[in-house]
Amino acid sequence: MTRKAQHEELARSLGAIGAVRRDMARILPPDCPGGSAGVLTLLGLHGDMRMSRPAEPLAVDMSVTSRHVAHVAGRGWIERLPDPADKRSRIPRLTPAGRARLDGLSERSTQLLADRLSDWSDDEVGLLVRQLTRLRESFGDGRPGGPRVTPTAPTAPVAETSTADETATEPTTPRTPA
Amino acid sequence: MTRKAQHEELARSLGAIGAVRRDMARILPPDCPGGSAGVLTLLGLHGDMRMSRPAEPLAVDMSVTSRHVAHVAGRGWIERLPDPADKRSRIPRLTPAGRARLDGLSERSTQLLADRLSDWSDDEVGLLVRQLTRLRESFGDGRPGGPRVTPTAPTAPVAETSTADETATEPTTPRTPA
DNA sequence: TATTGTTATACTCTATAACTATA
DNA sequence: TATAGTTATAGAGTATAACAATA
Repeated sequence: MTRKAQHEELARSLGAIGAVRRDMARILPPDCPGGSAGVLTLLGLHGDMRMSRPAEPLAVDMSVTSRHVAHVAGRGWIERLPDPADKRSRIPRLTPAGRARLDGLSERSTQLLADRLSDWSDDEVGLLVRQLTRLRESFGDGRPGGPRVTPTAPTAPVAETSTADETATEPTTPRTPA
Repeated sequence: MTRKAQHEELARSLGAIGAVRRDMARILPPDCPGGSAGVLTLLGLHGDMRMSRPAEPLAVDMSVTSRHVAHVAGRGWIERLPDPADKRSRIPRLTPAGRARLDGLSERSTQLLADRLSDWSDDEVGLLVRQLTRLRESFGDGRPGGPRVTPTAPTAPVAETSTADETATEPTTPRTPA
């Protein structure tokens, strides 16, 4: 019961975070919307990677990544190198212009956060980052076509057997994506 | 320096949370998308309120709320009562059907969270909720046209107009629904 | 036959602006 | 004149499906 109420509260909190994300998105330059910025960020972080890779941490379909990559490529911020190991693949790489763009974006978002979180301590920010990271990991396999309900969950079907008021009577009404 | 790196990390973490939000949105029934669910949730939480109210915590323009409210009203999940104090206002109120719908939605999201966060303790979930709530509050006045209450930072030169002409890299956009 | 990437299509969300009916 | 709400329009994000080239 308390557990369920907590989850309801969490769901609402997550919804409210949308406002934060929109606020972050608002400071982006018109020619570099969120999706493009995401691609640049990932390439800047992890270096060259094939198209399907950035789709992973973002948990989006590859077709989405493809569009974003095409957009930034059109701006000259990345180039798509051929993959010597697989001719079907193209490997996006940040260009100097792309790096400069990324630095600019980073500067913007950093300033916004510095302003909004001016009364947060370093430890508090660090804690939040860890929490968010863990949350993201807990949803790890949430990709579109990904396996739904823990097929062979390595993490204990054991449960606690104590206050299990899960009311687990039904297995999540299927969405029937047709 | 470390502070800035932390903010960069936080920005990325927030971006990654998008995956969680999408996962949550995916379990919604086709006739009740995220916006509609948000309206129902707020009305269920705070009771009757005028149109401009739900737009506040969501930090969206009233026109957005208006659309969502119209949608749920069309489904019979709310009714719009006249405001005796102000004839311009209409006050949305949850109907029994809307309450039932809301309960169903809550059940879904709760189950999803119970599944994904099965290895989180109550305290950990509670901490996350508090962190998210505080984060949301720190961005409090982030509404579209809202004034930046920032007493700090005359920084922000912004601008930086792009030199990229809008080459028609993005083809067809014949979306004319009227 | 399976996979990588691309493209077309459709749907949701959001902001801006114009419009009405009140205040 | 200013405000509450509505509606039309435009721009961004994403998923699905069909398709091309390669494995």
